[in-house]
Amino acid sequence: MNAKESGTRRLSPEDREKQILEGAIKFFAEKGFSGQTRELALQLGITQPLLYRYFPTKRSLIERVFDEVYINKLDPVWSEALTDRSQPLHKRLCDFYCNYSEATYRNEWIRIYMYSALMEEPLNKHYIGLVEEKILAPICIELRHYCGLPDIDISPIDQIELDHVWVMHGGLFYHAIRKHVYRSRVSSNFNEIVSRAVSTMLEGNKAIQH
Amino acid sequence: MNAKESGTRRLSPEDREKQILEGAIKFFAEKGFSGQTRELALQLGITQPLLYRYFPTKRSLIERVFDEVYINKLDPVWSEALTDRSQPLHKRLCDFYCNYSEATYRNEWIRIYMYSALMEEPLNKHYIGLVEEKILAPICIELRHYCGLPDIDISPIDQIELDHVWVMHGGLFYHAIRKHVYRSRVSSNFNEIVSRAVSTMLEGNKAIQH
DNA sequence: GTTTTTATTTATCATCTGATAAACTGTAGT
DNA sequence: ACTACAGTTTATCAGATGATAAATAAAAAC
Repeated sequence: MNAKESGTRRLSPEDREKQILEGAIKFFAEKGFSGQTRELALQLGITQPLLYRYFPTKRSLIERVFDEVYINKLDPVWSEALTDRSQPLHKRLCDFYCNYSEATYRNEWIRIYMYSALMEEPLNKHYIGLVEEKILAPICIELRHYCGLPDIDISPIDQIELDHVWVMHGGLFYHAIRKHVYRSRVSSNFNEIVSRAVSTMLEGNKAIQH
Repeated sequence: MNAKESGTRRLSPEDREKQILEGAIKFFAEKGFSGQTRELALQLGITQPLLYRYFPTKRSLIERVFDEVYINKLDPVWSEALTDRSQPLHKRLCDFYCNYSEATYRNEWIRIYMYSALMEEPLNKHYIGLVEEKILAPICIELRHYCGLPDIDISPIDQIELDHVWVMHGGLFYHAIRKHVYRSRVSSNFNEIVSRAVSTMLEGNKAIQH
């Protein structure tokens, strides 16, 4: 297929680069990073060597895909809102997971994330560190406060506590894995799932008081 | 490397096939199914064409890997035990997840599972169907009973209910993903994680009564 | 309208990769 | 010890795959 037939004309370098990058995100999300440049080019309606005018190597294109998909997806405002005790914790958590899922529980994001994790891309470890620091540790602290447990400066957050909140966090993330990786039928009303999970977690923790 | 140097001798066909299969499980779990036959052979200390004496194609080897890893991992005894109301539900769930995680939350299992899911292997959809039918639906029923909610024959299990128990199930599974896919540091005491997650889930659900 | 520039394509290379065929070598049977 | 069988290796093929160079054609500059 050439440009004339497919309707794609000569584009400005900026537009073409953007088009390739967006196509590459979709393509690699589907096929993984062992997907072939010729197939990607075909999907874009361009020829394979044209990719190399905009990206010197396949690897460099992949790096740009990582940048594009993962940059600035964690809004610092959300983690601030998590610790705003003027709001009930249930509402804070629900709001957070609605915002967070909106930004990250997307087909391309989830799939590229799993592929990159399996490939041991540094991207993954970096992101996990951020999640623990900016999201899960704050949730641990708020949860202690909610349950009337000792404050953070009396005993620090330990691994078991972190892993405990990881179960809820991971459980919600897993909903996105089921949808975008397994492609199972899942209930479309994610807010309801979040609300139930958060309520259960909060009331459960209050009830059992580890 | 030849057989004499590496210490591998002539093996009986059964032993060689077994060795290749086990090596392939480890290899593909690490590299994914786009890993190359030459590299697999090198890792096994044999030459690449020898693989083709035991498996006609790479694909056929992959299919055998699936069979080997996923066959009979869901013991029907576990799901029976889940519904044995002579035991408290907390104990039943904890016992189940200890058995289940022992069998499936293993490095090769988890990684091959994620790779195959991303590749849309039928294996995955089949397995998910089994999990919902044999594990999650029974848990939904037991949970209703535990919370004093209407029985299954008054109103059937709906998608929201299923997705709610998927959050706990997925959260525990996600622990294994963190360990074997992300390769994060996780607390080694998985039983404690399970016990807390189950307690929280049960007490939380009893408290909120959807 | 002609020239210049540059986005895009065609043609091609070198290497990789799944797969096959023939040669080799260890073992068992006689 | 010789022979036959079978497990293993060496050599090799055909197609795939990342990447490059030269040719083409559309737009811009004059």
